[in-house]
Amino acid sequence: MVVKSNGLALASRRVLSDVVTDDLRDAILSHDLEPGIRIAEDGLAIQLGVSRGPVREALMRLEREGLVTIERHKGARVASWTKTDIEEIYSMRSAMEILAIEWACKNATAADLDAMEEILTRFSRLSDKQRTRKEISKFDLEFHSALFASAHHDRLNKTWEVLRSQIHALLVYTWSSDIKINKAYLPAWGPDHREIVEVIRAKQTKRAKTLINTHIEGGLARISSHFKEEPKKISRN
Amino acid sequence: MVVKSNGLALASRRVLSDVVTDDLRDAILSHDLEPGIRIAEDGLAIQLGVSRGPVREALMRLEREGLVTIERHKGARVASWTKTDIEEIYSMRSAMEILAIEWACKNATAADLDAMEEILTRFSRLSDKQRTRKEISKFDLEFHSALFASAHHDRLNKTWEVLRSQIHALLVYTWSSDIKINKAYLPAWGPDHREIVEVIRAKQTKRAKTLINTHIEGGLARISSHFKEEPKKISRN
DNA sequence: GAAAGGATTGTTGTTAACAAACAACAGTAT
DNA sequence: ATACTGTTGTTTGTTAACAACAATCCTTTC
Repeated sequence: MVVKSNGLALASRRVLSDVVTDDLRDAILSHDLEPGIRIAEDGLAIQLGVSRGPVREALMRLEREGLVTIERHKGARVASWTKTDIEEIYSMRSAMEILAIEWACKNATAADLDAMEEILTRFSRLSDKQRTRKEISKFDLEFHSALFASAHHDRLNKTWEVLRSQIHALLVYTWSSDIKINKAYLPAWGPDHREIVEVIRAKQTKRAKTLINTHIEGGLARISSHFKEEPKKISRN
Repeated sequence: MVVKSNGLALASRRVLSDVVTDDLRDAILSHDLEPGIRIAEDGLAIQLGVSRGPVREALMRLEREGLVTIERHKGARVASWTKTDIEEIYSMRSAMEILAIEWACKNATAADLDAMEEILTRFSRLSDKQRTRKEISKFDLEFHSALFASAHHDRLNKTWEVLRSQIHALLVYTWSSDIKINKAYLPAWGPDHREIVEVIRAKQTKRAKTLINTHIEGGLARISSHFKEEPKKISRN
């Protein structure tokens, strides 16, 4: 039987649990499901029109990504974030990015560097109106994913994927309480990242490490400003 | 119905998938299942007397731990190791341990330090005969787990658990080709680790980082000596 | 009125059967 | 002999029903 091609969705042999995972991840990252909310397997399964098997699998994967928490016999919840989580995530990120840029200096190919630059040029073509905080975050995550890819370090990349999801969730979390955009940050975004690419191209490992370190520190500072206090208590129904 | 207690296996509210995961992990780490060998869900399920559900879940978990690889529609295999894997694992380990000791200097409690020392004293009570490479590896992994625990950094600990399994597998892998034990390593084991504890107790973060770094470098050097060449090709039946 | 105990309900853990994908092989045509 | 095609067998992906557990509510007892 031929695969029914609705649009161009299932190009690469996707399987139900993949679809559920992606749908659920999107729902969490888009804040359709709020932190702390309960997710019952059966409910989600019915809602998506599949059985509990793929849903169960999706929940396990998202638990690994840190977007949901699972307790035995008690089920899953959307993860909620505290100041401690931010410190953990960003300390991990810092260590990972330093390792990544170190390996990138050794292993990055011309194509890898091109991919990073391509992201920067795409960003540079955005109008001021388009440079919303949300859009910038998207470019930022994309750039750093390209950086990790250029390291050619499988385990590091897997760890990054987990961190990426969590950082993404954090950014979404802070958008809601953020209206004015950091005026100093936006114009610096392009040049800052271009410098990172150049340093990798020149294989200046030592300088690259300090550069990326201050870069991440800045990101942490920007996010922390939204977490002065413990976040609001989450419903536990 | 009362839980049937065969031996003392399922003491704390364990669930079938947990049992299968642990059994399978043991089988892989003890080399009962060789790297590269195929694992069919149904076969393992029948062998263990459970259904495919828990087996499937166990395989997913062990894939996350890096002990198993899964391909869609093609099933699972026991992971096999190359020189590249070693470089990846040890570079990750180095970054993680540095972060761990940094946090340990900030967060370690007296109980944490006691736990580490307790491991060292237990080691010191071993007779020379008992100090086999296998036994030392066990103590080594245990000590470093205690170190990570003392950091009180959940995400870091989860990452360490993954690394720990892989390092364990590597050590087992190298035992088979190792007969003579590194004479210089054994006597230094106790003092080296005790120094780490002292440095954490004194909260000398900077010194701790360099100390743990050279410590891990040593471990890498010891393992690498067994991986001069690509390992033997693995059967793919 | 409060605590202890037991049924009830909703949810997860597990099972077995069914469907789809892949791999190997046999048979046919060129 | 080689390439193609259809078939068969094995394994994974999915489903739906059943069993076990946890939480809640209600009853009973002091």
